[in-house]
Amino acid sequence: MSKNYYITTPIYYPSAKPHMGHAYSSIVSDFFARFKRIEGFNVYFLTGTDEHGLKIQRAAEKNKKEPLKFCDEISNTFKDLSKTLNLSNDDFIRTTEKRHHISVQNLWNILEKKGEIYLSKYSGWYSVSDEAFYAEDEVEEKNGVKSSKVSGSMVEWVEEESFFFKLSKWQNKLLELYEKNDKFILPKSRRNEVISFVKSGLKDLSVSRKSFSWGIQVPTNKDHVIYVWLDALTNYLSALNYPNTKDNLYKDYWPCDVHMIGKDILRFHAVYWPAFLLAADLPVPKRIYGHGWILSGDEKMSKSKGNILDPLEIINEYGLDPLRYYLLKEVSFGNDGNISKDKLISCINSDLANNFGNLCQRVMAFTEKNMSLQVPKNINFNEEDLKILNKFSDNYDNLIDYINNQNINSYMNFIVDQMFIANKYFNDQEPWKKKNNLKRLNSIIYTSLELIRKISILLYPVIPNSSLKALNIFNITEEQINIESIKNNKFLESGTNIKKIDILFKKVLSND
RNA sequence: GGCGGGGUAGCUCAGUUGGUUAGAGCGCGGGACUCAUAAGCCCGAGGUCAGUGGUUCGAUCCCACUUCCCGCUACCA
Repeated sequence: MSKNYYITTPIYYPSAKPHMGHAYSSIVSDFFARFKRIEGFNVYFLTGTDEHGLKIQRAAEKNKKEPLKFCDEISNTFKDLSKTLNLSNDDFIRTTEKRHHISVQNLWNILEKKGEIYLSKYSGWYSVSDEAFYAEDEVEEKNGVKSSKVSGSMVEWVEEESFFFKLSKWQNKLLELYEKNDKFILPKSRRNEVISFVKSGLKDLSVSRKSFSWGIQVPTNKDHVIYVWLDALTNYLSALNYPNTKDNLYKDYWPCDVHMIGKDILRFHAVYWPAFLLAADLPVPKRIYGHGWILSGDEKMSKSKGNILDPLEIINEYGLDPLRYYLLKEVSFGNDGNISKDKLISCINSDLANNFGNLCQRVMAFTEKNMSLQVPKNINFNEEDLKILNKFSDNYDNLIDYINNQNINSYMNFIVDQMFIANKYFNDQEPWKKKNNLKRLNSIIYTSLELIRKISILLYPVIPNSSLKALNIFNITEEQINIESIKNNKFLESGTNIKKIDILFKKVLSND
């Protein structure tokens, strides 16, 4: 089995500033990347920006800037976001980069040579104001004027020369792919949607545009710009130095283990993308995961409702790790989730401050006062100690399994359970009453320290900064973190000095 | 309209391949303790598991119907 793992976020479209949805996709992906790293995998974690298209071109004109310069600036806000979110991405790709253009044009050439792309005409009812084509049944006629049923805006019959990809040809092969690998698309409900969509019949896909110029040229016809998705999806290959299939990055990491995406772009990833790849005779990714949206209260965030929660503002006010923790733990992964300041505060206070933070604090304060900040010697675990410590080794395989199935919630539940158990253990053992029974006292403290270590390691993918702070007690550095070490009940070396710890999470006093 | 997912404690969600008292966290009420961020621990209140009917010795879980919510139903991404 290969010990390589490739995970990607969507590449973000920088026509507006980053929002919670971007942050969510990124944080979730980072969580998996970090876990697989401490599991010992060589991980390649990719994110980036999609800078193609009319919207960008227009926005640049409006700002009186060269498109590329405009993109530079706006792409940087996403690079900044990656840093703000503490993403551990190995690369950040931009579709305006030369390596990407080479990659896309190469893929195009292959598809064209194989006869998968042909020149024809695209025609339909087009609304200039909506910038969209409508099907016959989406259009109605009033007083001799055709207009869109949806928007009511006027439509006109437009015919435009366009290249087409033979998507219809791949319908059965795609269904076969979904059938053969029932986890190719997750969660399952999304998989059903895709299958029913494909079963309903695929038409060939228009994969070039003539109406604007900001994009990658069709290599064989300079009047055409390559369709955004054929362009954007290929980023996953460009970053691995495709078309150089002999490159180590490509050899090690393709096919991709998981494309982490939002449910809104599932079709492009689960239908078009594998079809392009099959047609080009390239391996398809192993999994597409379409996660839900983050809502504000029960509503979609929108300017008109004034319920937008800006990730940067949240991070400024409450810190990054609390946000990461909240999104990973409180959202039922795969479904839509919601966030509000009240819920975030409640989560910070109960889970992070009162439960885990206070656990660290009480154990460390006790160790400082009674063991002069040393890992106790002469350990003799009793049944109670072992029962609790062994939970980690007993559940090790389950934890790995959770991650491999993107079951974030079970992973988080396990951690939270251990926090409760550790606090209860410390309570029940009453070390403050055992000062005349040093042998027992030593074992209690040692066990408690081990619990903190194990929990902190599990928390590393979730809240890396806070986890590292906690592990710093034991002088464990980021490079030394290893998930397998949670199986070890005697990892800590007796007699070694441990460090004091600052308050990990401050409680938030709610005043509204 | 068609296809799919869902309606489980005040809130957010688990769960049940059908089987004795249906779970967790938060919130709420009470209690004992004091190492700790007045945290933690214990006890408790609170659910006709959307409704109706059916299959079954037995259904929250299977089937049918009803009702409500959500998603998909291609070229804006």
